[in-house]
Amino acid sequence: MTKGANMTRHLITSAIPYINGIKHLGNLIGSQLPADLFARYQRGRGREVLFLCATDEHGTPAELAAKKAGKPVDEFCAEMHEVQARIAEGFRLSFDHFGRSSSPQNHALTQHFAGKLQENGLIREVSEEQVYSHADGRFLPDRYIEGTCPNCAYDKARGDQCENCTKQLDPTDLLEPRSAISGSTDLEVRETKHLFLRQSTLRDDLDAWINTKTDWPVLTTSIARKWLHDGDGLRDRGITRDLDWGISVKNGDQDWPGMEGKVFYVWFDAPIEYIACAGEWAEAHDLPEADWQRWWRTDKGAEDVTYTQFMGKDNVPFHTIGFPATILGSGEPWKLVDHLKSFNYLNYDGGQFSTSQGRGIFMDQALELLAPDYWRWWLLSHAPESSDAEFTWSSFQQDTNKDLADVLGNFVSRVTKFCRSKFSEALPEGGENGPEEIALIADLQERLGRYQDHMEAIEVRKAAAELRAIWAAGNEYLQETAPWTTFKTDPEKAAVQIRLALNLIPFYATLSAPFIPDAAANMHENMGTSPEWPVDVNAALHALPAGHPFTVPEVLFAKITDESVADWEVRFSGTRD
RNA sequence: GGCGCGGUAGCUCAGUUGGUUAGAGCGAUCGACUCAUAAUCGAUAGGUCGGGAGUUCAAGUCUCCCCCACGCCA
Repeated sequence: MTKGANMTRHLITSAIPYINGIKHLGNLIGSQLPADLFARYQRGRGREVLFLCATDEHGTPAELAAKKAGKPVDEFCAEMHEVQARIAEGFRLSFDHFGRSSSPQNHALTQHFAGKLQENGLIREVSEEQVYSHADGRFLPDRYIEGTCPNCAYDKARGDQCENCTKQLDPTDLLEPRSAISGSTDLEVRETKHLFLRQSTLRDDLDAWINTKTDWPVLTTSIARKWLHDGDGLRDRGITRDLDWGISVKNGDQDWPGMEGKVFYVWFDAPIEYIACAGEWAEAHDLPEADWQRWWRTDKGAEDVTYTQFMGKDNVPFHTIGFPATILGSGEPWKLVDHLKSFNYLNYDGGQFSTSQGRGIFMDQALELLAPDYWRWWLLSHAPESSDAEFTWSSFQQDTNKDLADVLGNFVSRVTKFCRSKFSEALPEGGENGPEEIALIADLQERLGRYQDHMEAIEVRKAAAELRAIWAAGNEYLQETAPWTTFKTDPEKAAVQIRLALNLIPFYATLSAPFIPDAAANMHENMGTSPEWPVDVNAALHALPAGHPFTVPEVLFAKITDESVADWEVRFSGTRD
């Protein structure tokens, strides 16, 4: 690993998944998986990377999920964090640290930011009326109050809207209101105070900042501009809630008079976890504070850091407006995002994946069916970059069988087995490159350049297509030169051909590792090689000399059978739990 | 209802600042090969680029109107 002083360091974060359950494949391809692809690629190029992710643990849904599970919320979150961490490992997500938004670091940092914002005059107090439930011992958000609609008499209308007649409601409009949590009718309206972040005064700063991002996708900037300019423009945002579970409202390390018993809103503290997570990473590795600050503070060494965020499109406003407002408002030199890669949604067989409805394939289930490389390859090569994409079982089967088993896996198989049967389990000797070899090398040099360009630009689908073409080039070369024929008349020429083909295996392994890390590791192991990013393709394809031993690998990718697919289609046609 | 993103070969999608015969992968058809996971390689496929009008020497690529799908919002 080189760490050249002139080289960019890459800070990479994936949107942090919420704690209340296991995520589905749509969530995976929307942030964590492409972030991992980019992190692995940059590491592969020898660049210094800090790749962070965490669980987002605060808020009402976590409390309710814990209650449903019959566990204290902190215990529930700790368990779910472990579950998500194990699944992330299962998909080979190579986080340098998988943190928790409930960490002490995030508590301290969130309170620090709130204090700075207050100091800079960007916080105001607002009095609101909210419904308090005696039985639940808590304030109820609008969605957690049910009652009879005064408009249509529907008896399950929610505090914000009646689903039956669509009329907008205030909780106080409901007849016979009750708690959606306990059903209790022992409710009262109380006045409560909350802190608002005065984002409106930061609008011009945010607008100017967004305008510098000319290389961002339209999807991203249009969402940000909408929030900045639509209607009355950017609105101030409540950053506190009347809950127990969360980060206590404090002004730095001082108490905040009037805010006792309140916590910060989950959307305020969650993005700050991106920073806090670096602190958790440092602590986990016994590193001093300076080691994580050099990633995040431009006054402490982060000038050469490129920061890239990955997220689904629903998260764009919070990353282009909410979080930057916190950072800009603090007046401190924290790193702002440089590249923001957002994804559309992946649909499942004509509908949406849905966590709440249990529709689609969830990450734990996917790993029970197949090794992670299958999912990684299909999801990444179909990443919903320009518009929503669709998962169907037949496409999944067809594409993975063709690309992984037939094009790549079979290439490795045919080359190693041919060499073993005609020569030995070592690279054969003799001969020199002819025009076909020179042409292949030149072609691959060009393709390598294109592949790198797409990876640098995080054009995931295009990178996958180029990688596939690089695999196919090996098959084209074999078909054209036909070593099985040349062997009969000119064994030395066949030796040249098969030596080159065998050298392609580690070359492919290194380039493919960001997409299919397990298969890449297998390929290297069988060839007795280790990953080294190719610069000069000619040199890379002569790295293994004649006489270098190898092992014929087991089938790299077994095909997905029609029977399996038929079985899975049925099994996943309904909903989970 | 308002706003946003889309509507390109059977399927999944590419198509920079408008410019020669609109591209790729898969599927399909035909052919080649036999080293290999019945794998591979090559060739072929005539899609009015959602519909209409306009700007222009020239529009899938700009403007306006309409239709359809999806999403967000009040």
